[in-house]
Amino acid sequence: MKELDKTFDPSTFEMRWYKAQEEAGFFRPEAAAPDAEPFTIVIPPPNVTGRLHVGHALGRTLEDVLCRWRRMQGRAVLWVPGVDHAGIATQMVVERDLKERTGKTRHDLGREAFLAICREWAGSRRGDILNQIRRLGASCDFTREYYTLDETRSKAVRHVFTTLYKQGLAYRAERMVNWCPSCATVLSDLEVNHVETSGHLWSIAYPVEGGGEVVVATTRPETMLGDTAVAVHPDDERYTALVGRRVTLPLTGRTIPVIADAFVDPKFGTGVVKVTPAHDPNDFEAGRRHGLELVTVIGFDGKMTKAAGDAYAGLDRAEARKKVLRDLDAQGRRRGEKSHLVPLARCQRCDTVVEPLVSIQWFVKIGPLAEKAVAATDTGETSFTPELWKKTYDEWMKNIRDWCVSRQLWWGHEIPAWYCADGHVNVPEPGAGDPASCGTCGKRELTRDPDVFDTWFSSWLMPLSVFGWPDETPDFKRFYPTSVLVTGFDILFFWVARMVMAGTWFDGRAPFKDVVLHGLVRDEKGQKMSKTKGNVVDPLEMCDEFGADAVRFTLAVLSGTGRDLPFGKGRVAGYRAFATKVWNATRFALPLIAEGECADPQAADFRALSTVDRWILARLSEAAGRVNASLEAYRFDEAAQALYQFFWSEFCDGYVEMIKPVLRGADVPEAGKAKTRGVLKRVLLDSLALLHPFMPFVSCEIREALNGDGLRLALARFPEPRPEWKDDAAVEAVETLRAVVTRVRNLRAENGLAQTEALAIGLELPEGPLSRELQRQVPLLSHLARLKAVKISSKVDIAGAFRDVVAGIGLVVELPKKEMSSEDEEKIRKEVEKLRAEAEKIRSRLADESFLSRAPASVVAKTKQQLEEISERIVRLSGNLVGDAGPVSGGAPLPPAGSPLGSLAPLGGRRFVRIHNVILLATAPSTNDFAKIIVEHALAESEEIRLTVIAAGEQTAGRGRAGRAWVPLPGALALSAIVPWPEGPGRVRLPIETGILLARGLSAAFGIDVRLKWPNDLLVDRRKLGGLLIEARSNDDGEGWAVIGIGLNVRGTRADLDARGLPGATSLEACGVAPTLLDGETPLDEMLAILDEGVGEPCADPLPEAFASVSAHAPGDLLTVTDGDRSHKGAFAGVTPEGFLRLATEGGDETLVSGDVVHF
RNA sequence: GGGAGGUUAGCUCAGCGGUAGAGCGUCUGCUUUACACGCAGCAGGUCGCCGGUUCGAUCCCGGCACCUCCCACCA
Repeated sequence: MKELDKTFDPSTFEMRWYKAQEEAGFFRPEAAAPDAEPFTIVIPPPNVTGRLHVGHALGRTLEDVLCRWRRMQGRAVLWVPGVDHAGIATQMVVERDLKERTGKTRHDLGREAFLAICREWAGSRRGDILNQIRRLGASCDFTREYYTLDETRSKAVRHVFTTLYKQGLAYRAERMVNWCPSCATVLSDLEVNHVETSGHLWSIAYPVEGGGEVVVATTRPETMLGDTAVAVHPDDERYTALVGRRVTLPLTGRTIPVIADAFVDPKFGTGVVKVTPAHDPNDFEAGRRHGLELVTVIGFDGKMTKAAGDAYAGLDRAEARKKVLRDLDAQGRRRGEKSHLVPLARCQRCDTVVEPLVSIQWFVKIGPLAEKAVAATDTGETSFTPELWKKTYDEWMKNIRDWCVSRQLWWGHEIPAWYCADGHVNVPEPGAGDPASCGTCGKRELTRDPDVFDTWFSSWLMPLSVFGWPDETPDFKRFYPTSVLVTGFDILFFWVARMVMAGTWFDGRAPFKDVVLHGLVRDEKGQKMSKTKGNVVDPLEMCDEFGADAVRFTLAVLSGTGRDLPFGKGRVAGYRAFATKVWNATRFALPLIAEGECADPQAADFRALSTVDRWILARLSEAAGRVNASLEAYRFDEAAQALYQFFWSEFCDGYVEMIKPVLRGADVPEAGKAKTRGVLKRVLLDSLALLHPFMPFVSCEIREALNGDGLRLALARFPEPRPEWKDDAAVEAVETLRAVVTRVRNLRAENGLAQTEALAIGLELPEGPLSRELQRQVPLLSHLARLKAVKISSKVDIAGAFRDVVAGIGLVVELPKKEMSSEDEEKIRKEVEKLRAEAEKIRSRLADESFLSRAPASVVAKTKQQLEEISERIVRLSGNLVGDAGPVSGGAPLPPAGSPLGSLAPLGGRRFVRIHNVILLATAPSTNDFAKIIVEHALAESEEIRLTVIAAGEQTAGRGRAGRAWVPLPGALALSAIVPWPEGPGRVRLPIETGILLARGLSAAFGIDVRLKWPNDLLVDRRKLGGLLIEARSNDDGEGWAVIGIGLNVRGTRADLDARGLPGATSLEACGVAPTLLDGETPLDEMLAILDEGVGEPCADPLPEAFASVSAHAPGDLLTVTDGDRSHKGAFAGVTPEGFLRLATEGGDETLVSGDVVHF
């Protein structure tokens, strides 16, 4: 086992590994098993003159990730690299260089000499760009390198052209084309950019023969010299009389006809348009329709021709425009001008304004090819990622126009067409040689077409020609069609669409299965990179500074969902940190692994491993699953992020920290250490394998140090998820443990305690596998969170401890005595408020009948659980605010003697409530509001105890803590007692006496048998008539008050209730009592009197019996009680005076609970 | 003129009908013997605006605003 350098320096090993892999032949498909399924990518050929830019770097990185990943899966990967001869681009560069060096033009040299220079130039550059691709780590098979201008590719180009000619799809025609005067060649529509530019719309008066004038509007006055007509719309009544007459063309004196044609928009300008068939595509068409003459006034050099007249000939287009305007002015022909936005056509390469000119060119009739190409994507033979590009592709294909394929250049594939002196066209049959004589007239003197093909006319054949097509080579048979094409959407039309056409047309099969379009690389701020802005980032410099691995990883992470990616130094530096992290993690592991035997978990019994070991293996397996699935979907960003997250957060921050005490512990048995060492090594090995497609160099370097097999990593098995490593229990335990550690650390930080200060904590959770597991992990937990004691039980009593809920379990932390600062208190208060609001939201959702009935049961259950968790947190957090006296989970003590409550009707230490006052309210939307209103009222009025009767629009008293009404019935009733509650807000309980008395009072008042389902409900015939509640509040002075209340359903027949989906409820009306409320004649006074009597009367019976007389529970009843967090099951064993239900649980223990009885 | 995409934390971006996420940055503690390219922790969001559908909308539908980009021969 080697050692790793303390400093991580990628430059020391990156190219070494690349060379080793290439020389080992790993990049050839032959490295895989002979029968392996092929995986093929053809590199989009970079320009031979170019230097690798970030766009290339992105594409090559993504391709390489796919190739390396598939290679590790055992596929026969063939990634074919190549270079494009780049017609215009190269020719221009060479010409510029020639001019600089010798002052000569290509015409001075002559064709052959110039081409020789081009060939030499391209030859000397070709290696550069390929080496730059190597620098990036691209695992291409360089033994199969192609060049778009080599013999094999030339053969394909010739074959395709001659075939198209034979099929009648290649034709030569005189058309209006895009001409770039600067490049001196025709351009295809795609090579022209339309840029909205502010220009002018000039009005010019043309005199009409026989008197009068007609005013035309134009944006290009200089072309008027070539006008051969003036046109109006046939239905334009203003000009009907003009049609057929002639006008005089100013500056030339020629007369031209006025024609009527529907292409004229009567609403634009004056409704009259000058027609210049030689210089405007629209006019060209109109000219054809009307048999107009072509007068070419602008030449191929962008200067005015003789036909423009002696005064203008030789002038540049722009100069001519100025002069024409001046001259028109002089003749008094100008009729005004206004500013106007014109979409100016500019040459994509040199930005020169493109001139529409008529010339003879070669075209390909592309419609039939497009149809087949669309069909291939419609059937899914080829699919796009992201899918939305299909739309753009379809749209373009639908409106496609014939492709002008000839270029007036020297550098490129020569067009295989020959002409005789009579102009007969000779294109050989596919496969035939050059013609010796004219096929039409037999003349022996033939001239070859001087033009060459558009560069894309060779590029579009790439997936075919790289394998030697049209020959049926073994490579072609094995590797065509290719698997995937990765490229930027900027060449979707130029290249991708055309390749699909070529493939489907000439072979019948689309050239690739998937097309992955990535976004444009921009600078860190999201701006387009440009030389003028000076924000161009050179990927090679980045590789030198941070390592190719970091560059690749950055690009992969940023590649996102096809949007632009903001790339820059800062980000690369950030991901280099990840490479460093991997490096350092291994530096940590190496000596520990070397210490002894490593038991590889692949062979070992998984169940025999420690929980922490099983956890990290389960996580590793999941990470492998995510990486594979993401790559399968071409989501490079997801895959890279999954790796980053797993390795850094889980492995380094989690696992490594957790095994330190194991591997370094003096008292840990060697067998245990060997297992953990094995797991540590396994996770590292697999992580490096997962990482290899993204970071092929550092992964090899580390693997070499760790396992001595750095080179073989490129062909190692790519990790897959392992079902046998799935372990939800271990995951839950470790996640819980980590959450507890975090919370403890956070409490330390919040309370200003040193991180080294040891604390005692308790974990509250029911007895079960999780609690037993946590018990086992106490040493680890203590180590990580620096604890001196950990108690685990269903209830932990640590006086004055801080309480919270973490990961669903109760956390009790003993914090050193110190006054809680008002800040801390405020923070908790804020948190509690937030939770309360949240809880309130959830409660109202749960109270919503339509939610309960329409939402899926799982969502309802989840919502309930959420509420319980939040409620528990509220209780625990707010408990921290009241210090030692806080009624956190111990229930509320009875009001102390001496309080106003305590002074009433004492009997045997029990306290009773006296009715004092009556308030009528209209409605209260929730218990909270209800309590608030009452408390505020009470505080304002006096400090006397009150029993408040509220006739609400809705029944408002439900569960003690739950708040909202449980039955939204109109005409419900609530009765409440307000008592001082010195302990302040918190969890308080309804003393059992109150419940008993209220139940008795009700029974007496209405003559019905009201029973208690303690502690929350009042029942009649086992149906819910109402509920009991208690809420504690405090005013600003800190005085506490509690509301003890009872809510009753008053109105509603049994049928009503059933119709509302409340078969478990009843009302006074349904019980035959039918009091009227809220309309003046209420029996409230009467009822209150009876209640008053009942409440005021001493309770003579011992409590249990008193309770039994009104209770709905019998001893031994099996109850399920929810206390806001968990359910408790047990046999009913009575009620304590404080109001707790005593439940006998399975284990024979007795639990005291307070909560809602949900089943009995 | 037609079409597409975007608008979510300070920045760059994921996400997506059921309690808002990451990385970076900011802030607060830490020379804890793998790592200061680090460790630990906190803070930070009416998910552009207005309607609609839905039990429930950041997410689906419609409209609006602003920003990109592509396509296009109206002088």
